[in-house]
Amino acid sequence: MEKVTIATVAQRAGVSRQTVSNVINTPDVVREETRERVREAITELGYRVNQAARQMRTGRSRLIAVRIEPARDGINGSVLDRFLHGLTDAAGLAGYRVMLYTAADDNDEIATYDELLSAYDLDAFVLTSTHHGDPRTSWLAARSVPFVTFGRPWGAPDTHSWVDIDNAAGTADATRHLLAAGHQRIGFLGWPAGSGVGDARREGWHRAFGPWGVSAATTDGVESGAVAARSLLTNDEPPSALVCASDSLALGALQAARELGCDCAVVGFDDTAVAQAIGLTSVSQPLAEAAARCMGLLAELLDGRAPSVPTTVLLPPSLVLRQTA
Amino acid sequence: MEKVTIATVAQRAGVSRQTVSNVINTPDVVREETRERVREAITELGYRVNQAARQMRTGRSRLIAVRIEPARDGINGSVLDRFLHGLTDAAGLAGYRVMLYTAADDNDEIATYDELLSAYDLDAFVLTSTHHGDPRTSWLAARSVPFVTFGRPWGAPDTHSWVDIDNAAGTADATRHLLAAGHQRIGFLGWPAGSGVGDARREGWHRAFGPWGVSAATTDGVESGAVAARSLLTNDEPPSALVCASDSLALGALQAARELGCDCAVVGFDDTAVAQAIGLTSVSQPLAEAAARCMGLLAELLDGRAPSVPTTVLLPPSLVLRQTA
DNA sequence: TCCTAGGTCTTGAACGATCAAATTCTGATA
DNA sequence: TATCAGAATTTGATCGTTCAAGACCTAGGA
Repeated sequence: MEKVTIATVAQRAGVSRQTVSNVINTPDVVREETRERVREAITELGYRVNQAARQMRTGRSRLIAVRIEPARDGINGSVLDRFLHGLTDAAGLAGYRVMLYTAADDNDEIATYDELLSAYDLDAFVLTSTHHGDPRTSWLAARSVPFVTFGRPWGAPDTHSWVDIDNAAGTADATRHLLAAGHQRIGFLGWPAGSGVGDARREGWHRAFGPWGVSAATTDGVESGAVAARSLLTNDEPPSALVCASDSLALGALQAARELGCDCAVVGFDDTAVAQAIGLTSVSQPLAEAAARCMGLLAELLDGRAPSVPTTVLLPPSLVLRQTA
Repeated sequence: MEKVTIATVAQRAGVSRQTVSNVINTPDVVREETRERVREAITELGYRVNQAARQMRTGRSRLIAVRIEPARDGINGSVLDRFLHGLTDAAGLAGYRVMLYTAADDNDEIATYDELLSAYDLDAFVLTSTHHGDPRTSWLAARSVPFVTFGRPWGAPDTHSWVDIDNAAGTADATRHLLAAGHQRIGFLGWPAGSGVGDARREGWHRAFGPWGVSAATTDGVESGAVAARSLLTNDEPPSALVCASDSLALGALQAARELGCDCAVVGFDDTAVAQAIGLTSVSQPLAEAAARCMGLLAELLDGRAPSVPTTVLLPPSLVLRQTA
């Protein structure tokens, strides 16, 4: 199999290189008859644009990068996994490819941006795990590198486009579901104040249930969840249901309830494998859609047809009902 | 910030383009003094090789591709996730980058190979989820595209290099641990015969325990695991311990044992998040090492210093002890 | 008939690196 | 001192594409 270049196609179709290029990139400037002839030649020869050559001329690689993190806490690991799958799919449909990288911390990540941009001419980045005082967004913005974050810019103005899950709506839904099921005292088991995601999840419960509920805050994890739940459940007026900020905490709560022999409904968050395995009712994030929206926003930015004001997308999660609530 | 090319560096160091190129690619042909001068210029200017330009000349992209699958069964999803992280790390250290793609089935994946090879000049592929009669390996081999599989070529001769986990050794270890703990009747809960991985896991148990044990085969999943375990545990001579082919099955077995009120030790496989969460003893795959070895084999292939005979690597898993055994 | 405008197509140069061949430098030998 | 081999360095061409500019054709108006 010989190498098929744009020149091969041009010869076959009896036109010049540039005409073939025009058929591919700006078809409307080529006469219909010629266009068809070139298209036939392309399929007959199985021609495909050589990205490296195109990139050298245009400076664009049709490559976007995203960081892959180790499954930190174990339970919540697969969330990113599902997002990645969705992003790869969406990127493929839009004619882009996804490149992975790892980084130890924010500064390491910024160094990687620098390297990826100058060595590979990356077109854009998708950032995950945004947090307060995130240095990554300002670095990218200062160099006007296109990017989108999955996760809103906590504590900063909306100077870039982002996609996020409406965490508060998720816990509010869960709480309303429990209220409708007749629960009178619904508690919340969450993380210490300060993390944007955690605060939002608490806020949703608070909004739906009002200022009366009991709540506890602890670091994430099954063990600490069990400890915190135990103290809530041995109160004078123990809750009959618990909304939790994660499936890990929820699992801990379930263990505490079983130990104490009390019947307490439990709802988790993230709809992880653990929830599916043990029948835990949980709030599920629409990760595939989030990924698709991220890609959509990036495509807008890269095509230069993005509105001057950043777009923000907030997706509602859904409650997956199982045995525990 | 001006664009820094090899010509910029050459000018700064007072040498020609080619000498700079030699410092980068074949340093030993450059006189030490010159080499140092060029290296200084490179760091001062922050020069980085433009991959697209290099690729156009050499035909090599320093990019390897791997397929990302949706977390199929939920529980086992994170296995690939951890492998991917390890691969990205290892690739980065070796000067390569990882590109992702998705595919609906083997033929779709082969079409993607074709596209990635001609459009992006991919250097190599890492295949996961190998199976009997896998058409992907022969397609790649026929075009002499470098690749390594994570998973041995089930039922086919070793015509390419591969890395795999010694599944049999894992279940054998688990079984020996149970024997040492005093268990006399150790059962096995696995999948129907025919899948290479499943058969190997059964074989390891069989090897360590001999031909006397009871076993059951069922499709993967918590529910089916519970059903199968229930029938084993209500036997005339119920096992006092169960070695399982997956954490899903193990979780099912635990549920069955709890229901029946019998005390049965359980060992799972894959050390997934679920195992960590519920304290399930499980066989853990050394995924980061597997990924690193895959990358090592690929690097050999790509540098042309691979032995003429394919290399095969079989890594022993390790038993993670928790409460259930 | 001539000129012009617009549509269509072609030509030469350029992107930034490496290859292959030519050239210059160096030091040892006769 | 002249010669020469080998090391060190430079020069010109090239990879496959797109940009910018020019050439050609056709139709319509003066």
